[in-house]
Amino acid sequence: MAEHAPSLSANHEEKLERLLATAAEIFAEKGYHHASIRDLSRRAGVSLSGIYYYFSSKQELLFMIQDRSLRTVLSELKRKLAGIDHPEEKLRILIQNHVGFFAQKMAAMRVLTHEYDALEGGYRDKIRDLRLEYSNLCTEILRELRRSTGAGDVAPLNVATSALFGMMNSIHARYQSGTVPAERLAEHLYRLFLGGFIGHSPRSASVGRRAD
Amino acid sequence: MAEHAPSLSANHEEKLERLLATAAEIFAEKGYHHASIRDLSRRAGVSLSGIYYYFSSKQELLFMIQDRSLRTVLSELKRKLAGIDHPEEKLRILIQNHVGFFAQKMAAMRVLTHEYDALEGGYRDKIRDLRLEYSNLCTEILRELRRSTGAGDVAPLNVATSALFGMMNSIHARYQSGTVPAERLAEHLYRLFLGGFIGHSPRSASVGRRAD
DNA sequence: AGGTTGACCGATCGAGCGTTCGACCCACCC
DNA sequence: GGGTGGGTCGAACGCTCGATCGGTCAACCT
Repeated sequence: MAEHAPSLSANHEEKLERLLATAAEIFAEKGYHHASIRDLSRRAGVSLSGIYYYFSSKQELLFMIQDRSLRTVLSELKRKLAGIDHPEEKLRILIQNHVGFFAQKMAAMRVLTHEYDALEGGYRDKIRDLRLEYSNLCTEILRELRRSTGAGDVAPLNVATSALFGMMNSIHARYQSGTVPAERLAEHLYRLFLGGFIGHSPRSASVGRRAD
Repeated sequence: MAEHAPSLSANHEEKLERLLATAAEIFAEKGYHHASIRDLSRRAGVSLSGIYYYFSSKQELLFMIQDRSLRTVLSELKRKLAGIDHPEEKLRILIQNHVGFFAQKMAAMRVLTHEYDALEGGYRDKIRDLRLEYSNLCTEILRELRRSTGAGDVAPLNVATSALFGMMNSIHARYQSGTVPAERLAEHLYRLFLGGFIGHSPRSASVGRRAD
């Protein structure tokens, strides 16, 4: 009232957000193609055509879920990385951030990792670019890490990056039934990956070399 | 002709196999729910109703693809593991076997890893059991490995198993465009995982409790 | 009061889906 | 020749889906 107009706009945005969250749940449960707008309509208590007031198509709905999740993960990560120098710490932050979002927004993250192929045309291109940016950021951290530790290349950087994301994303199955807190899980994955990436002479036992 | 009857039966089995392979391609490309029997009918050059002479339903088609792939991977793995004593060698064989199948039967393996959720009822149960057997076999190897190297637990065994499968399955994206031969890729993943799993104990304080 | 607009709905359309059914073809056996 | 059964097909059924369209109704503006 006092302000320009955002009171109505805020309601709109709020409901849109609620619809997105509900849609993410349904997509996560049944998969994009198997889920119907009618499912969303029922669970959200909105008429079928009412959905189309907020989204122009089912594709756009899927896109917005993935776009928002990915942007949030990325911007949060960049914020946390600001001012950090040690590559090891950067890697730890990346893993904590990623795993943390899985624990916090499981449905949306599951849609993000499972339904990329369901995107079409321009929507797919935009998400592809964001994923690439995320992936490149990770690869750069690994490059720094390898340089600073003077480790040989156990694996090419792109393979290592791909493996790391594979590890992190595999936890959705593990997490659902597990009561392991996210920070602990992230710490496990951090050690698991870091140890392998830095590498150590396979045959010689080399115990207790460095302390961080 | 000279033999009993298997000439007809062999033709049958042959065509069934061809249909399975073609269906795997389509499922891998478009996803199970998005792919239609009509797609398969067109690409295989068989009439729509002709498909139903070989398969009783779309679900059974999906099940047979996953069942055959998983059984082949598992039995090949067991065969290769026979007579091997060193846990490190066992792990290497497991990874080589898994990655090798991805390179060899990419479409079917992609369906196996991507379309588990698309299975329903009894079909899902059967595949779940096979996956569990595979996963348990892996966990046992990791348990031996940890015992024989005297390494502390960097991560609980179930987390490590899950991470390993996540790593291995993530390569389908990497492999499609890559020209890296499968054995090389497997070797990279082997080193990457082994180094982290054995760990080089930064401070050895053994964070986690024992995993059962 | 009259007009405009944002928010929402019921009814419906056209398309595509998995599956079924009855009919054909043809190689084989009596 | 007549029958039998494996293999194949065209046409159709019943259903669900994403999307559209005209209408309603309260809130606001003038």
